[in-house]
Amino acid sequence: MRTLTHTVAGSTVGIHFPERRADIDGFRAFLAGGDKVIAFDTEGTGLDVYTPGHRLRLAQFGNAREAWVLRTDLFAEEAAAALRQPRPFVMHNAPFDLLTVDRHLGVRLEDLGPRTYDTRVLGHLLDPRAPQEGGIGLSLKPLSAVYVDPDAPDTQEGLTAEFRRLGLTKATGWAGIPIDNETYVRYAGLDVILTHRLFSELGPMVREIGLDHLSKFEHHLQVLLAILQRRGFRLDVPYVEALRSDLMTEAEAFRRTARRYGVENVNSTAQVAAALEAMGETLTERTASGATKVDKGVLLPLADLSLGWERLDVRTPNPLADAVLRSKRAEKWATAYADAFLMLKDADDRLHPSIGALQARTARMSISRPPLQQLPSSDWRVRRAFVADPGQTIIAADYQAVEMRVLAALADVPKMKDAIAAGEDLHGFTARLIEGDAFTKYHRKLYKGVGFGKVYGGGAVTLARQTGADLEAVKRAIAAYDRVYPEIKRYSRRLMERAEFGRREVVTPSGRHLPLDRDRLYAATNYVVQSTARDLLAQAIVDIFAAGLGDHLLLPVHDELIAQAPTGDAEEVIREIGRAMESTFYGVRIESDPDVYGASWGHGYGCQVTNGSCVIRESHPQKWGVAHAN
DNA sequence: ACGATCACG
DNA sequence: ACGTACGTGATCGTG
Repeated sequence: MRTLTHTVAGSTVGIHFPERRADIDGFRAFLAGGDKVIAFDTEGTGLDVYTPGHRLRLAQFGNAREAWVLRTDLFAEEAAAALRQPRPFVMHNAPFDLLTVDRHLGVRLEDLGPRTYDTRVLGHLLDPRAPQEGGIGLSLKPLSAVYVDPDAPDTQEGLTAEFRRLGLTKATGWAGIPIDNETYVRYAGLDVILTHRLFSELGPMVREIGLDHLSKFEHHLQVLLAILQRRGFRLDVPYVEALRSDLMTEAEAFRRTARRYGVENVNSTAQVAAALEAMGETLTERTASGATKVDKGVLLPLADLSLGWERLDVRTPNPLADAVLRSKRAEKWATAYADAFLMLKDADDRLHPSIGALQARTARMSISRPPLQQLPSSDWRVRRAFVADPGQTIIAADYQAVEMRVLAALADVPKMKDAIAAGEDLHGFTARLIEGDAFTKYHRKLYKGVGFGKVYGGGAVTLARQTGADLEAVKRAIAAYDRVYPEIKRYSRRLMERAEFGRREVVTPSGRHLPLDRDRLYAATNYVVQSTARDLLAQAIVDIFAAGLGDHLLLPVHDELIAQAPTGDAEEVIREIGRAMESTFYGVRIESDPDVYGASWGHGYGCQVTNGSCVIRESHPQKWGVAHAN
């Protein structure tokens, strides 16, 4: 057996690396040593646990003073047996390791998950900010540097350097580094020692600020979301391959057009700006750093297209602007979506995106590899790639105007609460309240925009720019809005004052503390509203599992849940899921809309059924009717 | 590494 | 006194 030593916070720690059977006695003695909680971590060949060829290489156990780094090619059963002991473990970013051992060691998520603590969750509850936002961040290294040892090694960075020294890269290093490389073993061991020490610090801090209850909730929730990640979502591979090929062809055709106007690379904003100006267009908008702006907002009007890509018929379309827009969109969809889907699929053609249960500063969830919360919604072609399991149908339920309802509840806005209770369309109600019975669609859109402005903390100028409405009209609308709903402004001011004179944070109804930036106190309202809406969906997920409906769930998307059910039961199941999502929050009904989509996710976005499936080469309309036209 | 861009709620 | 659009993930070009 090899043993390495290291210094952590002034004391010497040992890292044991068993090489033969007999060395395992020491590991067993360690397990029997009376530690209440043992830290655990894994090292594998990459981040994507479900892609073919992924392997687990190391399984590490440790306490504050020693680590045991087990090679899983030799000691997989020993590691699995240790994890199956009915005792608590602590991990940093537990869902990743839980899914890894579920897949590779046969230690079930349902068994280990409920007795696992996660130092990342504790770190988020104490301060959710990323380093760029003035926080510590949620990685093991910075948290350890603050709470354990300022000189704690950056094991990730150290390993990257070792990869380079060996002629490996970040992409090849995790699989290619020799399993007994000293730096690799040392850092693998240090990670569990740091995690254990971090837990000893953060656990009591979370308890002291009264967040044990929230911590328990988040630990439970993230295991449920890990179950969704393990389940994955079935991919229609032949469809994606055809889609990819079509998009690539489309992108190439428009790139050729752009080249005729002197643009070699449509992704170069400098080239596009220069070529457009050479064609006689005047470009006035600038980016934050002073470059000429040529984003979608600038190019669409030049191509005589609305924000929804419909012909405006107000000018002669600029063919270069049109070609740049179309080639970039086709290329983005081909690479960011179709390619990524094919890269990340498992051997059974399923995708297992990483679901961050507690991610954003507001605790919003995120989905990555691939980013399934960000698929195009104005066109069904990308979502069509995801299909229900055989015999099942895709279903979904989304909250109706959840952020406005949360705002009405928290700010206690009587007129809004009455309108919600009466089942009124909220934006139409506001339009009638201000403009009288003669209000028009334009008014509804205007006041809907003002409502969003309230939720986001935006002002008249931004709102006018976003909606394209006249600035003076927007100013008048905001003033009228404040007259009929004075409680919203009062609520926002109160939050800002409290943040200015007390702690610079807002506290949500769930007890979550959200730090505010010194010069952006106005974001307080948005943080509480966004975070509370997230907590409502999180509670719904917990309730759906408790009601025995968890097997149906596929994905959370901010204010909706995507699921599947046997085709004959689809309507009934989504009604039940929808009911489980509903609640009364501060006297305000939080309601959901259940919907049966069809064979694919795209069927909820206007995919036309032809012989039982959507056909990508068919032309499709720009608008999908009322269901998603808001 | 960072800015610009674009996809979503 | 006034006004401030919120939160993500991913790719690409540039230096």
